[in-house]
Amino acid sequence: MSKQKDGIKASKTESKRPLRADAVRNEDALLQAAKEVFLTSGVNAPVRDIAAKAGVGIGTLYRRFPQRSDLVASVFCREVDACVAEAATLAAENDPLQALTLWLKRYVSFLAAKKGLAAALHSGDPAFETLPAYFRANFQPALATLMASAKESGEIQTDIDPYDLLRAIANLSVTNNEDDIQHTYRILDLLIKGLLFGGSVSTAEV
Amino acid sequence: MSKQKDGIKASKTESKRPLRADAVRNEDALLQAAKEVFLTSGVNAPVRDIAAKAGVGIGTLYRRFPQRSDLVASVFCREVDACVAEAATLAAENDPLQALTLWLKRYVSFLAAKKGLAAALHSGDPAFETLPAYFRANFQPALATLMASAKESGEIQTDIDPYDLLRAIANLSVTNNEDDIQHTYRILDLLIKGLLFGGSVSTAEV
DNA sequence: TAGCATATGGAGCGTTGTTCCGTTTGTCAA
DNA sequence: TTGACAAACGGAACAACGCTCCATATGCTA
Repeated sequence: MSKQKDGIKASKTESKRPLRADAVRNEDALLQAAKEVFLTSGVNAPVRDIAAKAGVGIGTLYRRFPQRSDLVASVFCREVDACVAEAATLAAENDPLQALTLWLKRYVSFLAAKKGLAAALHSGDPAFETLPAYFRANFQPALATLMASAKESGEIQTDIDPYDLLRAIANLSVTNNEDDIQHTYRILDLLIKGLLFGGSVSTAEV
Repeated sequence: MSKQKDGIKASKTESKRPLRADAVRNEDALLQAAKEVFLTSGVNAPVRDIAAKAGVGIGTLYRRFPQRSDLVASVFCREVDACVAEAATLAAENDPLQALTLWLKRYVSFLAAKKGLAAALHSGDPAFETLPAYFRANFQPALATLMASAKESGEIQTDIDPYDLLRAIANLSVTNNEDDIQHTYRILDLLIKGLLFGGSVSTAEV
């Protein structure tokens, strides 16, 4: 019940000393291992499993991530970053509408991999409180850019808020069945066709 | 990783022998204690705390609720029942529109008390899988009855599905701030006014 | 009242998140 | 290259958890 940790996440301006080489290597290995373990065993997988898979001791894990939830949050942010980064890649290699379409599917698969995590997000753990903001702050501009390009090139015509679209798709993706991702893809196609002519999207969920 | 339990929940037709008096007393004490502990310490409170508050041993708790989640599920169902039962009470003591209004507020306060539980519901634990169905099966008829009465008496005029209304209000209630229940009440008033003239409700959530 | 199935309670087991500290290792000045 | 020290490591150990087990106690029926 004692929780007076600083929690400051090393802002970029801060620079006491550079991390040692083995430290960055291990941090990377931990994040990679955690991502895989979470995927196979769920977010509640024991930290020991993650440390073992990363080939480091538990002490090392806790040095970098003082609490279990910090590790979960870091993995989440990392995957958000990866998904967002792909928007630029896709935009560079495809025409606007195709880039938008491909990225939305990428976004759906991102959501699909976050099944167990969604429950943890609402668990009240303070380590997760900033994640929704991080989610929005990164995804909204990414989608906004893709949509703007497609609109400029005249391929789509809509005034829908990118964030509304992100939320709508997120709601679509909360299907209990695991392989219903194909169903989500089909609905997504409908949404994209909808974008071609403008309009709005409304959703409901319990 | 071993989970081959029967899980059959003693259907009403089954009647080997009546429970012993102390058994029913303890079961009731456990459910009451669990409800209170969950409210103050969250759904993740240790079972030992609950057993202590109920004044029984842990063995007794586990005899009635073989798994922690069974206790959580039972508390949930019990509170659903209580809320549903109140619909009939309110209908008997008030005119239809007032009964409907009062019950919807009661429903909001029910939702407000389920904050931590919402996260557990999506945790994938099989003990929780039947709860959404239980939720709907009990709440929908209750609200449908109240709405039908108010419609017959000409006080409201709408063709909205009771379940849609339940879901919409549930979405409204997922506010992070704890005392935002007043805000929810205000929106609820709007919804009720909306019922007076018919229409539909659409919601969105991340 | 006797007898027995039913119910009880809590020590104890295995697993978890987390701490602690003796040991190892990367880095940098000399 | 080497010495020295802060940084990083690893894992035994601790506390708290969910859950099991069984000797004991107790409510019911005959």
